[in-house]
Amino acid sequence: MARKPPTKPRKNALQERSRATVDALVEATARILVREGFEKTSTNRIAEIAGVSVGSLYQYFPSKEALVAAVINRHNEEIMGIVRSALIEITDMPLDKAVRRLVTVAIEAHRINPELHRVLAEQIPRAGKLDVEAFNREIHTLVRAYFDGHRKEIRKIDLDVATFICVSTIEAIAHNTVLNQAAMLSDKMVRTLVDETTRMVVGFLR
Amino acid sequence: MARKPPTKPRKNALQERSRATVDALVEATARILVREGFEKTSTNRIAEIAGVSVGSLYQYFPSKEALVAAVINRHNEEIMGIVRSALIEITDMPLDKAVRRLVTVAIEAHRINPELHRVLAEQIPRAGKLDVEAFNREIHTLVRAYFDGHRKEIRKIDLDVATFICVSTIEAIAHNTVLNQAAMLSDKMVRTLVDETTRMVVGFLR
DNA sequence: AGGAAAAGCGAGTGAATGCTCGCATTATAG
DNA sequence: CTATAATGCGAGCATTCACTCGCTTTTCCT
Repeated sequence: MARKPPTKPRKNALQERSRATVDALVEATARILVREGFEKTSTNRIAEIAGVSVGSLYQYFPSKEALVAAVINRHNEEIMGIVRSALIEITDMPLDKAVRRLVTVAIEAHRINPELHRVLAEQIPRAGKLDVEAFNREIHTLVRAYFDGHRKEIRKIDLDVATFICVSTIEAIAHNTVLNQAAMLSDKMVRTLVDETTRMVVGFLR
Repeated sequence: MARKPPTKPRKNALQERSRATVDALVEATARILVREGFEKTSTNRIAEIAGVSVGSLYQYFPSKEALVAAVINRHNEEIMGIVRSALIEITDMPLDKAVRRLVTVAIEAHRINPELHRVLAEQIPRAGKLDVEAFNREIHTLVRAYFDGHRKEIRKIDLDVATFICVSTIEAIAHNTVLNQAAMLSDKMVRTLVDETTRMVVGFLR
């Protein structure tokens, strides 16, 4: 029964220290992406920084893209964790409180790892694109569900259009605030931006 | 007087057909960026598509980045042309009409060459970044100037904050509308989005 | 016409990089 | 203890690609 020659098709199966290897590789990739940019991120360098060999790298990741995709997913999961729990939190809150919370959370999420976020947002070469779409759709669905549950507080308007506009707006303001205005980010400024953005969105919805 | 050996330090001096060569190179770069993505955009391929030799390419552009930067600038200039004239147009218009025009123009601008816009927005590796910042600042300044001239129609609010929020919002909605919703872009939908976005921004300002 | 400069050419070079493959080391099972 | 699998290694291969250089062709000027 020599059915399975020692063929390890590469990539799956993690049992012990190999978990650490995989983690080290993903972490190293993130670090290099931030510190050197996507262009300088080579597999040899990733392996070097992770303290493993290129060979080991290719045992768990079939390509450089797979590695970058892993970093993107990890980052997106962090963000989605925050966003999901926020949306649970606000389920029964009135519109103005809820929107304020969403705006705050959006900024917090962007502040998790701004440098990484910037690189991922600006230099994605191809991979992970589908996953990002999926996350966007999930956010849209969750926000829409909240709106739907609070119809009475909202004027007559197509909920998909309203969701699209609100999500785009909040995301953009959070993004630009954290990434383009890093300097002028006093707490007072942030509070002003949250106040004003909330005002705009709430005013729009009702 | 052998002062000037046939040294042509590369890059400047365009007099006749060379202009056509330069144009062909920029155009070819844009085409390849759109059709193959940044990763596959090599100088040899650019020269091939442009119908010139690599040598000629390097007579006018000192590096691949210079070529990409030229494409970015050309595209940005197209957009800024539209935006600038819109801002002149609206100078004396009332707030609601003016905002509506701005929203419409933003979408129009994104529709000039959506594919190229996407590649430039998503895959910029480094170059052109400074120029993009400059354009953003110019837009901010122009919009702020309009707001300043129409203070009476606007509630008491820091004009920089208001401008930041409005510009971010309009840009994001236009961007997402054209790039992520390309499918569902009936004229009716666009009109709805323009209406609602205008309503939100105007409601916010006064 | 004739000479010089501008424009154009494209095979070739050198460096970077993604990835493989045969082997060494470590862990697990019987 | 020994066999077997899992994990790890890293020199090197193959390829790609930005860019150079010596040369030819075209244009301009007198």
